[in-house]
Amino acid sequence: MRSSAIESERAPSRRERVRAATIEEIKATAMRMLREHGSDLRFADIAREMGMTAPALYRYYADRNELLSALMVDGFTELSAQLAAALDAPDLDDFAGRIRAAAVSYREFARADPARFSLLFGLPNPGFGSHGEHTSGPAAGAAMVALEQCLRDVIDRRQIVRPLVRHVGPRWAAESGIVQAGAGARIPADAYQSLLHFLAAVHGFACLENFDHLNWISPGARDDLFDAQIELLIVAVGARPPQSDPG
Amino acid sequence: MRSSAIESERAPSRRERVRAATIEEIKATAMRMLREHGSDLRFADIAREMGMTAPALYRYYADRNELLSALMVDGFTELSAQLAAALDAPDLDDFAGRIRAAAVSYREFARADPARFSLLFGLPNPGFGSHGEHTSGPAAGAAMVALEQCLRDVIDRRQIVRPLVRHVGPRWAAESGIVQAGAGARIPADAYQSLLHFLAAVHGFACLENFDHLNWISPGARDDLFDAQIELLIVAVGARPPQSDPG
DNA sequence: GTCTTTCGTTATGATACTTCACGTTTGTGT
DNA sequence: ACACAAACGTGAAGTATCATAACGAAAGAC
Repeated sequence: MRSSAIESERAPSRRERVRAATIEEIKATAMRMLREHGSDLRFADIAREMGMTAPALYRYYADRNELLSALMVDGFTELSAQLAAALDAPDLDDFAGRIRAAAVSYREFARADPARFSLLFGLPNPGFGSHGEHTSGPAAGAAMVALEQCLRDVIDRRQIVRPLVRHVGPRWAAESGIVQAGAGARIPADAYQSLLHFLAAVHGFACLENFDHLNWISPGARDDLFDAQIELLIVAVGARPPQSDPG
Repeated sequence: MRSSAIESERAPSRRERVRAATIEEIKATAMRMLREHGSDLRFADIAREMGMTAPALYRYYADRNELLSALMVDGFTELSAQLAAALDAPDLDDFAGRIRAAAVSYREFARADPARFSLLFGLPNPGFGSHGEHTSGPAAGAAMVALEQCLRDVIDRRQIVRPLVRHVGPRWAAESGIVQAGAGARIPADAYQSLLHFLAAVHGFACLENFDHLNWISPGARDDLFDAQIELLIVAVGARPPQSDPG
């Protein structure tokens, strides 16, 4: 029973190891090609780069889209890990600092690898309908889990987390509990809502910047703009009272 | 001289008219195909739909990307027009109302035609570098012009427009005037900045929703969430003081 | 030491973009 | 009205890529 029925934790045989390594190499090569040649990923290119021929790749991925899916899963995983790391600040009481770190981390994730960000949040690819479980689950799910974790920490520490605007609609109020049930979190509907505002705002900025819709603003000014937006979001989320900004 | 050197405003000859009509039909058909068959736009499909063959389209567009560019230009134009219309509210003194209308309009633009929104703000297409004048200029430019118009109206009317957070970085402060010079607007740097926060937040929500990253939230709850975000942005932009939301 | 599975290659088919050469239609000038 | 020129559309052809199929080679299992 220890080794047959459940295959989750068997000793990785040699074949499995080399296959896994090949898969990793394929993904790494594919990501590199994406970075270099834009979103038109050619199977032949990947294969040639690896010293193989194109049909060989079909032993590992049934489809071009399947490879892209795998890359997306990896990307979302890394994004959520990076977010979680940013939120897991040395000083857990510094809610504002953690929020700031998360925002910066999200933006940096996009800037460090625009191709990957485009892969995750742009139009996936021809023949890759924007609907389906590929895009959504890992994305919002992982990010939300990390953010929820942060907020729950704050609540546990009895820090005041009172969102600036507590306009909670009835349908959201009803859904908030349901949505959270999966993650095991229990957060006031208004606070949870403000986290999504945070996510939307940061994501929006990252998208605009990544997809080159802010190129009319110099990089330095963009940085300032983003900093200011973070400050606004810190206030909006309730990590700092509005008066703290003198006027 | 009347008909040779400058061709901008000649009487549209018959040929030109029928050609323009054909171009319009091509674009309309292409958009329909985009809506129906996702982002994999086939030239042959468009042609067959129009009772032609594929090579004929090359008389009108040198390239598949050129057609997509044209569709993008149209889309951005329509988006900016829609935004401007929303901001041009019956009651010009109702700044909060105009902001709300703009936000709703932006989201509705996305929801009314997800394919078009994806075309504009997703990765355009393979071989369509995310840099270049295609994406940026019309997009941010047009949206910003409309929003600036709104803010300038408000300022002219001596309405208080004091953004909630006035954390203005030096580089943004320096650039704000430069950027605005083109549009002929003259708006305080912090107010202008808050407009971009508004744009980023609304755009972020629209993107998340359009690209299916919020499908774990029911449509009704999403509406509530968006409403709440609008209220937050109204406060952030300074169209309403924070206290107005009781707590 | 054979036997099976996995892996990679060459060859092949299918599809779509794009160009080319040619005939046809349409508008123009005389 | 008639010849001419430009624009337009079609079928054939070239190229590139995805994807499959059939075959041979290598590696591990018993």
